[in-house]
Amino acid sequence: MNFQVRKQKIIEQLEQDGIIDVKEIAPLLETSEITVRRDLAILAEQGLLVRTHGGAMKVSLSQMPVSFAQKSAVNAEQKDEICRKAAAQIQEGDVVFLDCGSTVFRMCPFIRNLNIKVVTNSLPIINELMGSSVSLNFAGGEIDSERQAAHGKIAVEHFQRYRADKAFVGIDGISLKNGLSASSEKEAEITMAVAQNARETYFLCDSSKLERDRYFPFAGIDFVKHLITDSRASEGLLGEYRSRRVGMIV
Amino acid sequence: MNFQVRKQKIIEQLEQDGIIDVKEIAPLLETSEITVRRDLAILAEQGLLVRTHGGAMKVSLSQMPVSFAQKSAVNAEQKDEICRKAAAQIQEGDVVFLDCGSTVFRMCPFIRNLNIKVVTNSLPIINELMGSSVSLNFAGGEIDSERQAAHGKIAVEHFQRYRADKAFVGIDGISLKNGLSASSEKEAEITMAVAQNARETYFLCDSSKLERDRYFPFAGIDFVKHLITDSRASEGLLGEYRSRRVGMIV
DNA sequence: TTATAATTGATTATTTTTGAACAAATTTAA
DNA sequence: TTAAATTTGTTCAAAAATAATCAATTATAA
Repeated sequence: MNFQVRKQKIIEQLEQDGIIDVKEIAPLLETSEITVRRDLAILAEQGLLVRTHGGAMKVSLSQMPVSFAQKSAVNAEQKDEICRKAAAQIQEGDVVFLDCGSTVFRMCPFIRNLNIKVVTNSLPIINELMGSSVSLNFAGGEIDSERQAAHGKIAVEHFQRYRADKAFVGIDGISLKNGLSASSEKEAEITMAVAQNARETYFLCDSSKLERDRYFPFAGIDFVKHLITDSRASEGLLGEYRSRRVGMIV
Repeated sequence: MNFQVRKQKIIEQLEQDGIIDVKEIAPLLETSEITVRRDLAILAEQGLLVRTHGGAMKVSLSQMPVSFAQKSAVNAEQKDEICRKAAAQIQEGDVVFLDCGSTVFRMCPFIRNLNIKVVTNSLPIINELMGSSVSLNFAGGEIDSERQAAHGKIAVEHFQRYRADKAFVGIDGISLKNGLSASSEKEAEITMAVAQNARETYFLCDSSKLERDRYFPFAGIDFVKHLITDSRASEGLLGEYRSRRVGMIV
């Protein structure tokens, strides 16, 4: 039995049971355990399954409960650097919009002792700032359980009812050519509502996302007045952005 | 059974019951208690649960301020009895308003597998039902950190935008003479908004609160069409309520 | 055919996971 | 409050799984 056939059978079994065991499947494939392991390593590399100690499991099962906390831990150091700078822009008494991105979420520890008013559509932010000195206002509407945030018409209208001194928005992609882009229309919708009803909008974006486009472009680069990024961004790039009148805070 | 599978089962159980016990779950996972503890430690590290002495609990439960958790535990048995009956009134496909009381909160386990739409101003309810089969809609507005809920004009207007099949409202006090009464105006305001925009409103009230008045009366007894209470309520009292055309569900 | 490359299996060393024992800490009961 | 019981952290050893290395087999191409 060659690799292709074994691959077939492994995937098949995985679809059926969700998990497989090296010891169990080796005789079924008429091969040794070490070969099975090698097969699994290859399939894991291709993203077709997730290795476990002693076997493998379906991708969907392994990723099921990815907590917000974990997502927010990706590139944690850069994000903290950005968030410290973002928080420094806020003054006591400000009314602040915060969007629902994982970067913005990390601003919480830096602002929880300020006497400000926060309007947000992010449940993790509300939970995090509950009981702090920040006065909270949640933008209601349909809840997206994946992003743990409200979205849609109602949420947009909620932001439009208020005027904020400052808004802080995480962005998925930005480039000189195509401006701002998002991974979903819903995100873009909220971003625009937030930005248009704040006196100053600060876009947060770690350096890895500079000059990267997402599938849904929704605003030109001229729309961006303040961009906060981390110190890993190249000097040349920063200069180019500045020449387009983007205020860079690095 | 390897770690990945155990992790699955632990999270599953946690979603279902809210808490788990090391002693109870160890045999279910076909492993020793020490291994379960190690698993829990890892999952706690990842923020997927919160460790307790002897087991673990859902993050959402632990984040509740003491006041709410304690309140929700007072008269727990009666409240569960009431909530089971309340949940039995709900049908698949219903749009349901839930208010922010600690009694109503306890309905969550009984409805999390229903295909319904829930509109609420309670953060604990949102956190509890997140990821369930219930479609969620949060009534936004100013957040009251003590009650962990939105209140005020915006929240009221939010409820007014929708029409629900059923509303479930906890009440602090009710009496034949003075009707419904609340401990605060804000609560009464939300209660009225919810009740007036639902086809049927069910008032939840454990028997200890019958014939007890609070400082702010806000609606006559005629306003109450359905009252759900526990079996400790005296027969005579129930009869009196029924004679005032209050539909009693005991 | 012969040389080369790819695949497989066996062996051994290393890593990971698990369970047991016991002291320390925490909770519960008196 | 103190004493008893429970739970936990820590250390160590056993077991299981894996990676690494090398030899054997099979397939491929000149």
